[in-house]
Amino acid sequence: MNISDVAARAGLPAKTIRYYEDIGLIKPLRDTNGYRAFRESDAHKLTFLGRARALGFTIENCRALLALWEDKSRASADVRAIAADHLNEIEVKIADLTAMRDTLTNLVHTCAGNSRPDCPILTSLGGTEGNG
Amino acid sequence: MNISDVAARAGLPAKTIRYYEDIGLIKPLRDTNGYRAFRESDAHKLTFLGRARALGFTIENCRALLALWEDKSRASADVRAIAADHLNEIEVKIADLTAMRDTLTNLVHTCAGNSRPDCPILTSLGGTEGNG
DNA sequence: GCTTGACCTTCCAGTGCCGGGAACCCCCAT
DNA sequence: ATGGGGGTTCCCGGCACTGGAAGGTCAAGC
Repeated sequence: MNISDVAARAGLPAKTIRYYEDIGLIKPLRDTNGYRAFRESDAHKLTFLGRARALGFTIENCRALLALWEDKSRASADVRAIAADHLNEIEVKIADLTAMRDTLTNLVHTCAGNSRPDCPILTSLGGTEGNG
Repeated sequence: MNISDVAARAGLPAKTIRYYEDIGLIKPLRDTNGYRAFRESDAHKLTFLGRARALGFTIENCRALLALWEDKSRASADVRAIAADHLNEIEVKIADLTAMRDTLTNLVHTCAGNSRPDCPILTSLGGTEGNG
């Protein structure tokens, strides 16, 4: 399999796959012409990586998960720990974004959005006093 | 005012303030010794920037908002448009993260998290078949 | 006057995760 | 021979900083 075939199968850009090889996530063989020669196992790994990335795991977490995936004697607790940590981080991000959203929603609703300069958004950003 | 004073007032690291000067968000004066000499107006701008960044606005949006803030003849509609766009992006991010969270929550709950290798998290990432 | 230490300066490199594009090679069809 | 569509490497850019090195400046203490 050439890179574009495996890219289509894994749903990843070829650039990303080259990058993943660069950082050692996959190690495809090489044809005599220098082209990468992907095995089925490489395609499976890339699919795995694509799904893990889509769930927001960092590359380093993906590396760890991939290693556990390949380790038949893994403990599922190790996998779950990584996922649970990541879940926590996501929840923190959601909380941060939700706070931003609430503030912004208020501001956007209180701003007339017309041709006059009075704007509670700028007033809020500008500090307790007016602006300077 | 030296950089550490204004940093304390705006709640931003000195590094960040130098960076903001680099990219033209602020233009502090210079003392004869080469130190940056911040005016009150610089401190106000930095406070503004800190708050806008805390709401997740990109630097370029901050630049635009700052320009509007300084423009006494602005239309509040322009401010609101920027804020509303940003709000949309935040809502998209929240939706993405929420989907990730829901998937992860399910996976984490269905994984026993013990010393045995069976793991629905890996099964889910690994594709329809087992792994290879 | 000299040292100490906190503060300031500039510049360079790195972060995470690729995307864009140059410059070049390889292979197949015409 | 030529054209087009693969592939390859390499380097830069982008977001918004952050860390660190190497060195100038200032106020205080001895």
